[in-house]
Amino acid sequence: MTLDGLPQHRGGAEELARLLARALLAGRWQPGDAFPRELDLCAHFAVSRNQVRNALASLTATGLLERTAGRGTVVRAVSDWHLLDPLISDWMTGIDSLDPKLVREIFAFRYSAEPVVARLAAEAAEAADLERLEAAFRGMTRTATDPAARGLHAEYDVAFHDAIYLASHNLVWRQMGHLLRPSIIALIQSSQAQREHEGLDDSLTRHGRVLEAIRRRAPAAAERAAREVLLRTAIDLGIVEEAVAEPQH
Amino acid sequence: MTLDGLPQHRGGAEELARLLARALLAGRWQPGDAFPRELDLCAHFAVSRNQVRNALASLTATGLLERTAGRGTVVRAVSDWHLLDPLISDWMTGIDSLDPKLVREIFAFRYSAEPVVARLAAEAAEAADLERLEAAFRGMTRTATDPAARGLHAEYDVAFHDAIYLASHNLVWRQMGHLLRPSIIALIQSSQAQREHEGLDDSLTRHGRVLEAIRRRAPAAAERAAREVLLRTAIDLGIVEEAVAEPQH
DNA sequence: GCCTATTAAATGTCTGACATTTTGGCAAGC
DNA sequence: GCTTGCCAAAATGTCAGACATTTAATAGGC
Repeated sequence: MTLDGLPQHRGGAEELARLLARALLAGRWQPGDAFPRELDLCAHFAVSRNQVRNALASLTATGLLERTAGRGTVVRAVSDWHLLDPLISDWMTGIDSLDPKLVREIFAFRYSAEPVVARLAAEAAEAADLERLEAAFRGMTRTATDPAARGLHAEYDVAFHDAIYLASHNLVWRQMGHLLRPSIIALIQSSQAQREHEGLDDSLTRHGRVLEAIRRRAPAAAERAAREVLLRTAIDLGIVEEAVAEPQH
Repeated sequence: MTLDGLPQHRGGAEELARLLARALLAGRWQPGDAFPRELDLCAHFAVSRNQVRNALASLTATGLLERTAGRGTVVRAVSDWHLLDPLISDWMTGIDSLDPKLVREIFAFRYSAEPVVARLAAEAAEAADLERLEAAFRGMTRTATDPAARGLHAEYDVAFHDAIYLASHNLVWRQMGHLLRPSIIALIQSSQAQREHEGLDDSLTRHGRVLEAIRRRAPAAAERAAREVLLRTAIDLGIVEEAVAEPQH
């Protein structure tokens, strides 16, 4: 696999890393494939070997590549990627051709985790957390009807869910807010046309119920409401069956 | 804060990174403190500037340090550490003076997450997963009574819980097995003397119930059993109150 | 007193040479 | 024919030194 067709870049090892990472995430190389050698990358992008090595170091640290002296650089399997690394999340956002299997895996995780986080949030939320949640919800409401503000609406959506993780007041859960952005963006892009009419209103009221439950400090209700928010998408992705009627957990 | 008292090292940027990271994780510097300059590190450890820069790059990538040209290197707040990065978990294992607050946070996460993971495992486990679980459980049983094999017992304990995450068959959950090792080791070290007599037998039967529930493909039972395994420690750490009698979730 | 150059100090970058590891081929020897 | 050993090629890893860039403090001019 060659380097043809990759976009230009304007300097900086970070941008080079981002560029290569997005090509990897988009599936341009298969696991086990050999990755181009350092000197070829230097030549192709007209950068110093330092830049290339720094960029490759990032890709190695996130589990995308494996390098061994003498042999070369090979692409690692998806199961080895550090999906929880903020760098990976950053690189993933906005990739149009993200592997649907990957989106499904990440959403399956969210569907299992976020209800629990909402429960914790209802137990631990303080004034500042409620303020964040309400601000994000107001933003979602304001941008719900305007089809031109879809990108902004997605940002508020991300902010809302991130606020839930923040409100859990747990160091580990808080870091998973990073995982949300690519997931939410991808889902919105893929399901934007499906139910343009009924979807948004419905989604908004469900989000509102989560906020309400957290404000009331009602853990069980928050857990249920959070599951309701994700349920529709979970059904669409085949993560749960349609018939599930809240099986008393 | 100087570098006095840090152990020697035998070469390799990885080991230097590990050394510095463990000093950071042990609280040798406070958040906001200035970290030694590159050239000082070179002089102190008698290594090239390349080695130092590579080591510092790792610490920066994991959120332990923040570097800016011209100003220098400063230590970041604990809330900025990438606790989910495998490197961090690796560095954390075996630190004697790990911040108790950090242990508590990580265990609180486990207490909220692991029951859900056990549920998923009961739904998705296959033959290989059961084999892993049973092998780890056999190892725990075999090393339970021998006080000399405490280290080995801890390894089997880690393997058992990791097997649960693996059995969930979710890419994201699977990566959190890394988080277990330091958590389990630290807990065993701190609670080894507390209930030497009654603890091990009890813990063993509870682990057995998780295994049994997953084998029976009983999600609700698996979730309950996993919570039971962690409950005793959760009470000790003050994460839940003693009175909790399985409040129907 | 405030603004502006200058300087010092730190991290960032480039370059070329060299070291190390891995792989494969080739040839001698049993 | 098969193994063994050695050498060469190719890749990543390391080093050393000079230079660039950014930041903050400082001295000077008005």
